[in-house]
Parts: sequence; C-alpha cells; structure tokens
Amino acid sequence: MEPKFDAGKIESRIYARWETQGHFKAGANAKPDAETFCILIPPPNVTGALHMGHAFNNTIQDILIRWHRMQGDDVLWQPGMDHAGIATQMVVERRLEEQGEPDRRELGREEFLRRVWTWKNQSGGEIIRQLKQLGTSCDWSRSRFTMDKGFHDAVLKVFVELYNQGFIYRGKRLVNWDPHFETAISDLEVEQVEVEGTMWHFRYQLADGARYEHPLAEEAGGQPVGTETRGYLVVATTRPETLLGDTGVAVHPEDPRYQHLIGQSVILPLTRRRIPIVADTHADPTKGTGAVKITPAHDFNDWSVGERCGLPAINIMTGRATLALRNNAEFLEGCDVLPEALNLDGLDRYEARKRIVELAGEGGWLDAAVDDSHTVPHGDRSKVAIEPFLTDQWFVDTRAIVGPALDSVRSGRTRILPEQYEQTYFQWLENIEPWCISRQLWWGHQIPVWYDEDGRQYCATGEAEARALAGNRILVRDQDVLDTWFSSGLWPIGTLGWPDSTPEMERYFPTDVLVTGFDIIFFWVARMMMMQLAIVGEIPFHTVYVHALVRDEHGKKMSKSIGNVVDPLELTERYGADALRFTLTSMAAMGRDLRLAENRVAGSRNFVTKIWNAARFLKINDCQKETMPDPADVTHPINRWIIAHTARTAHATNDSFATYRFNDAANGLYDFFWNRFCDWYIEFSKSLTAEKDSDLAGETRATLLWTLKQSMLLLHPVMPFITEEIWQELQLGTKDLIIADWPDLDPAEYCDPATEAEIDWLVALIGAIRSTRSQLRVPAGSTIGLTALRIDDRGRRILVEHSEQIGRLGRISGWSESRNRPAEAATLMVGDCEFCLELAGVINLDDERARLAGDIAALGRECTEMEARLANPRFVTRAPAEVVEKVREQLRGKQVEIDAKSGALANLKG
RNA sequence: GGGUGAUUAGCUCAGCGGUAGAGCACUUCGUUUACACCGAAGGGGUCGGGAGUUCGAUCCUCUCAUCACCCA
Repeated sequence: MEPKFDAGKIESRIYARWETQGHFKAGANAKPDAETFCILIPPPNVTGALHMGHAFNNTIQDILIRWHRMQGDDVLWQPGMDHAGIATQMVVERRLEEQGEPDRRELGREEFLRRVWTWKNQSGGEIIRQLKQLGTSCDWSRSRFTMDKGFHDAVLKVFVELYNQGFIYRGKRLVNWDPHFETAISDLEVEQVEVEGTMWHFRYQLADGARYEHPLAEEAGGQPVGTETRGYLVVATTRPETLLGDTGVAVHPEDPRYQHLIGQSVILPLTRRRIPIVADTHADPTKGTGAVKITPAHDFNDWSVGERCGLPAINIMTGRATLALRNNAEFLEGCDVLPEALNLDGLDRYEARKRIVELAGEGGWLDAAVDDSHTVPHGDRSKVAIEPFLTDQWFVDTRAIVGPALDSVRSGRTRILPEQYEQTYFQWLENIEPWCISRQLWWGHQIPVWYDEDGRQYCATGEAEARALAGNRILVRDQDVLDTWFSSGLWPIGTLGWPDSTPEMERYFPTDVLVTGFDIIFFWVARMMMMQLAIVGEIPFHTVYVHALVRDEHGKKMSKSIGNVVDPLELTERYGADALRFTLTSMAAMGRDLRLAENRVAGSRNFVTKIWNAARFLKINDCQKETMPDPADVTHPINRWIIAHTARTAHATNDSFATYRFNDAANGLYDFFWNRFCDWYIEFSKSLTAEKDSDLAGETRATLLWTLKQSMLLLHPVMPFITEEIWQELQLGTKDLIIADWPDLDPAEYCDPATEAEIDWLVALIGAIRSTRSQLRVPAGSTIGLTALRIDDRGRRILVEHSEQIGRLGRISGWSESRNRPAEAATLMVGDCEFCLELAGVINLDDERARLAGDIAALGRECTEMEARLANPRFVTRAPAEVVEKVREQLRGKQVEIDAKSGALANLKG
C-alpha cells in the first residue's frame, strides 16, 4: 500500500470500476423479494455548475442510496437534468451575441431551437460529470432530460388532462412581467428588493371648477390649525410613468379630508382625461397624501381597486416597458392628449418617469417630492424591476387541486422532516394563488393548444388530434411555452415512464424520500405533490427530507457577486471527495444552516489519512491472511471488548441513518474509529500479536481484520472511495464493497458487559497513569514501578492479565502489591482502587503535594454540592429514586477518593 | 407589518430536564511495531439578559435584546 492515500488518482479509478461493473443500476444487489427504495434526484439545470448546495444535497442522497443498496433493497436513484427554460435561453442568446451571430429573432424559432439543442449536446450537463466526481451512485443509464421525447409527451398529456378537467384555463390577467426577458413569470420568481426612491406628489385639478377646504396641519387634539381653499387634489405616487394610464383616484371612505369629494372627478394631467374619485380602503390615510392614483393596468393593488370600483384598465406600455401611446386606441379614446404627452411615446419607463416629473414641474402641478424607501419587485433571473402587465396567460387553478396535497401531509402519508417545514408548506398552500404557467419564451414545452380563426381553443397532445377536434378550420398553435417548473413538477411520474404502465412505475412509485433544500419547497415540492395527486391520484414520495442551506463560514449565503463562493470541486481536488462528503455529513444536523469552514474539511482529510494508515498497519501485520473469526469464538477480553464496541457502533450508525441524523452517524463513526479502534485497540493489539505464531496473535489479527471490515462497511455510505479501496486492498470481501452486505450486529449477541467493564477499567488505569506522569513531569521515556495499595480481586486479576499492556502503554516497569506507601510516590485512583507510582529520585514532592491538594479541593467542592442536594428533603422525596441513589453513590466514591488522597498528602507531609 | 429559526469554549457547531461535548485553534511533553495530515497530557464556558414552572433548567414557559431567513 502506498504510504499516502492519493485521492485524485484512486477516486476516478474506483468510480470507473463501479460504473463498468453495473453497481449503480437499478436493482443491483437486490435480494430476492427485496423492498424497493427510490430517490429522484432534484434535476440540476442543464446550464448548472456544481455548487456546495448540490454537493450537500447529493451527498445525503448518496448515503441513503448506498445504505439501502448494501441492505439488499431494490434501489433506484433516478438521475436527470432540467431544461431550465429562461436560464438556458439566456445562455444561448448570450453566446450568439458573443460570437457575433444573428440574434434569436433574426434566426427564427426553429433555427434558434436547433442552436439550443446543439449547445445542450455539446456543452450542457457539465454538472453530471461533476456529480460523478463526488461519488454519486445514480443509475446513469436511466438519466432523463425534461425535454426528452417521452418526458415531453407526458407533459403534454398532463396539460391536456388538466385542461379537460378545467384545472387549466387561459385568461387576461395582470401578471408579473419581466421586461428584460419579455415574458410573464410566476409569483415565486419575483424577489422583493428594498429601494431608496422618491414619492412624488401631483396636483390633479378637480373637474367642473370644483373647490374644497383642505385642512392644514393638525394640532395634538386632532383639530386642524386652519384650512386652505383648493381646486385640486394631491395624489402621491412612486411611479409617475404610469400616470397616463390612471383611470381614477382613490381615497379612504372615512378620511374626513376627502370624504365629501367621493363621486366627483378630477382631470388627469397631460391627457385631460376625466376620472372619478372613488372610495376604497386601499387608500391609506397615513401614507402620502391619503389620495392615491389608480392605474389598474400597471399595479396589482390598483387592479383590485379597479375591479371593486368599476374603473377601466388602460395599458400604456409595451412588453419592453416603454410607453405605447401614439397607436394605442385604448389609451387615446375618451381623452384629449397634450402634444408633449404624446411625445413620450416609445420612451423607456425610467425616462418617461423623469420627463413626466419635469412636465409636472413646468406645468405647475408638481406639489412635492419626498424621499421614500419602498420595496420593488424584481425578476429573480433578470434582476430588473417587474412590470405588472395585462396579458393573456395560462393558469393552473391551484386552489382546485391543492386539497389532496394538504391532506396528504396533514394525515402523515407524506412526512416532511424536520417537522417545522410542514408549517411552511401549509402556510403557502393554504393561501395559494393561481399559478401562471405560460412563458413568452421559445425554449420549453410549447403549449398544446391550437386556435381557430374565431379564437376557439383546441387542446390536444398533437396537431393531428387538434385538427380532428377542429374539423376544417385553420389552426394556429399557441406560441408560448410552459413554465419550467410545470415539467419539473411531473419529474416523479415522468421519469418512471408514465403514461405507459411501465414496470418502473409499478415497482418504484410512489418513491421513498425526496431530499431537497427548503428554498424550493414551494417551487417544486408542493407542486409535485399537487400534480402527482391530480394526475395519478397518488403521493409522489413518502418522506421529504429538507436540509439546510450551505453558507460560508460567517453565515452569509454564498453568491457570486459577494465572491464568497466555495467551490466544492476545488475542495475535492485539494482534500478528496471523501473528506468533503464527511465534512458535509458531520455538519448535517437537522433544521439549521450549515456554515462551511475550510478547516473542517482539512480535519476530515486527516480522518481519511488516519483510516488509510490504520489499514496499512493491518496490511503490514499480514492481517488479511487471517480468516474472519466468528465473533462468538473470540476469547481474549480485549478482542471481545472491541467487538462489543463495533456492534454498538453499527447499531447506532444504523439508527442514525434511519432517523436522518446523518451528523450523529458521521461523528459516532469518527469517534469509534479514531478514539476507540486506533488509539486503544490497535495499541493493545501490538502486545497481543508480539508472539506472531501464537493462537492469541492469530485471534487478534483476525479481530483487527474483522473490526476494520465492519468499519469499512459502516463508513462506506459516507466515504465511499477510501473504504472501497481498502476493501479491495485487504481483500475484505468477495463482492465489491458498494454491494457488500450491511452489518447486522445485534448488540445482545456481541456485547459482554462484564468484559467490557474490565477493559474500560484497564483503560482508565492507563489513563490515570499517563495523566499523573504528565502532571508531575515524569520524563516520557522513563519506565517506573506501580504499587497497588488498595485493590479488589477483579483489579488484581486485570493487573495480572494485562500487565504487558500496562507496562507498554503506561511505561510501567512492573507492579507489586503493598500496604505501605513508598516514601516518594504519586497517588492515583481508579474507582475505589488506590495506586501509587514509585518516583524516588524523579518526583518533586512539592508538585505532588500541590497536585493532591488541588484534587482534594475540587473533590471537596463537588461533595459539598452533592451533600447540599441530599440534605434537601424535597429532593430526596420528589426526585426519582434512581437519581437520588446515583448522587449517593457518586458522593460515596468522591469521599473515598478524598480520604485516600488526604492520606497520601498527610504521608508526604510527615 | 406577519411568520420561522438562532444566540453554548478563541472560531465553526453538536447536545437538550439531573448540572456541559466535538472539530479546528492554543499550552506542555514526545520520534515507542501504521499515521507529525501523528501520539500523550492539559487550559478554556455563570450555555444572550431578566422573570417564572420544577426537588433540580443550557434544555420547558413568558419577556427583552441582537442576528438571520421567509412572506407581505
């Protein structure tokens, strides 16, 4: 074996071996009549590059998959990729631009889509190669893409079914419009951004020369200081550019300033349009001037006001958020537009804003401009401000299909872990809004609806079918594509072959666990639930494991613009995939963010090295030539001790995986392997194998090998590469480790409490010797004698049986039993047994006196505290008997120790 | 404005009714049959503040403060 574990070299070799041997295939290693276990990968975007979130997400999935595969379950980890509508179209458009090629519009839809496919086939899916570097054991032979023919067919079929059931409809609605991509987006794709802006106050003339008394500032008592006669109403807005589309002004019905104006009209500046003053509670008397202009076509709140008050909606913008005035019949009707207003035609919305404020200033109707910070919706991809825009779009009537998705989680048929996320899920689904699913893009699933000349809709899975429905009419297909999340919402059934009744659907659906970050509970989890239940009447998965978001070491979200992104592949190159995986696993406590500090990865790499060296030690000692023992036949207490610990660790690891406590599993294995197996057992084994040909040496070598084998099995789901390499190197099994049998070690069978207690006592004795030596600065290389002053039969037996271990690990030359304390000695205790180390000529008696006095003082404090508790009658009567007894026992032990150490101290003083 | 979570050793985090743990960092010693990416021994915390429940609270309840995230 090489002295160092060369992760880079070995990982790629091992991965290739697994793949060529077909170990990732669905059902590999399945026992006859096996249970199935299926995970669907959250499909990464075809444009994606592996980030830490992917690394974490896929490590957890891989652990579950490998663990179940080793248990002999029929395992399927279904991989694939998402076509990622906007993201991909963006990438390809940018490339066209960079290469000086004609843009999308010049190419035309068909040619552009051809270019996207070419890009996808040449450069898409880099992330799959990156996932493989992590060691993910997906069944790559089944990889699916959301634009594959079969998947596409499934998407269209679902659309048609939901359409026919009335759950999908088309309507003219105000939607979130992204002026950069010129498409509608859903509520979820909108981010609220806090912006420092201005609130402008404009004077709208009252119609028919009306006037009113406007109260000036109020006194504390609420009485106006005075009034002012006004022929205008002041409205406040942060969006002057929408002014030309105003169709009303709203005031609060109970606002005494304006109440009497309700029902009158104002004249909209620049257009001389006569618009009514309406009463609506949306107008907040405490904000702005209390009078708010209403632009139903360009604001969600105003849209509702318009509906309530019967105001028309006038669209004054194009899809690129420029003003559309000159040829806009809707706008021009019913008003008398000033020429300077018409000149705004074609201006960008922010230019128009500037000009309108200028015109207001020039025209004398700008009343005030007040600094104001407010939130502005932005597109999550484009990062430009969203424009509420009145267009025809397709919607899913989510309220009609949300019920079963709520019920399934409420009833526990689908579990969400940790439970707190159930609340998040309920909260969103209980208040769900219609889902806008049409996108004005080209890359995606084109909506399967055709229109005839009269605008009648024919929804069908193909043109021929649509024609059959339409008779002889001329049909035109809807140009829009579906939201990417509509197709990802069908990932469960779509990847398993629906609508055909495939063996995969039969076997693996509903799937078992969905592993995902909380940020896509709404985008994806909730929609999969709704859609699977609506289409096949079944939940898509039994358990949703929601994991934390990976942040940088100071808790910031990793982002390219902040520049705090830690590249998982870079860490993998420097420390190895196993080290990264182990780190992420050991930090995967449920329900919290995960801050990744690089030194944790370095620590895990050290663990990898430790494992490698332990295996080398076994190899150097020819352990692999031993036949595996039946643990029941092992006789030496030290060997029985490590077997017991191994069984307990196996049990705990299995429990931890079963309850998704991945960090407990990782940390438990770390502690067992390093602190138990390496630090104690391997050290003990060195004495036991001293006589190479003895039965004891053989048994010990076999136990070493057995323990290493169990360790490799248990660690494999978390650290697949190094464990497989050692497995092969030491020939630990006939099959590859990835498909070896998961340990099933019943603690009742393998554990032996009496023997374990004995070895624990031995460990405590050696620990006490080492500690005393160190505190008294006994030279590390010197060997010294041990005297037992007070000892029981068991202690005596252990001393006899393991004298070599004590000698070797405690640097003890020999031991004797005596009632007389040597003159120059240090005292130590293990339980009730008292020992001293003979240190004539070495010990500084003052050091020992100080040490004993310190110990006695500390013990005294503990005793005082325990005595006080026992003296409290309420404690003695109300606390559980075993707790009281435990304290009594502890107190007794401490008192024995104080007595012994006080005796030793007195002896030294004398 | 509404909601959720957090506040534990210098740093990153576990734990969660019986009086605190890990990794890294730090101190001292050390090359003895794998490993200095190592071994041995240590130091370090009134578990954010205050109040309550309890025989007992880091853990439960209330409250305050600070931070983070989600939704308006």
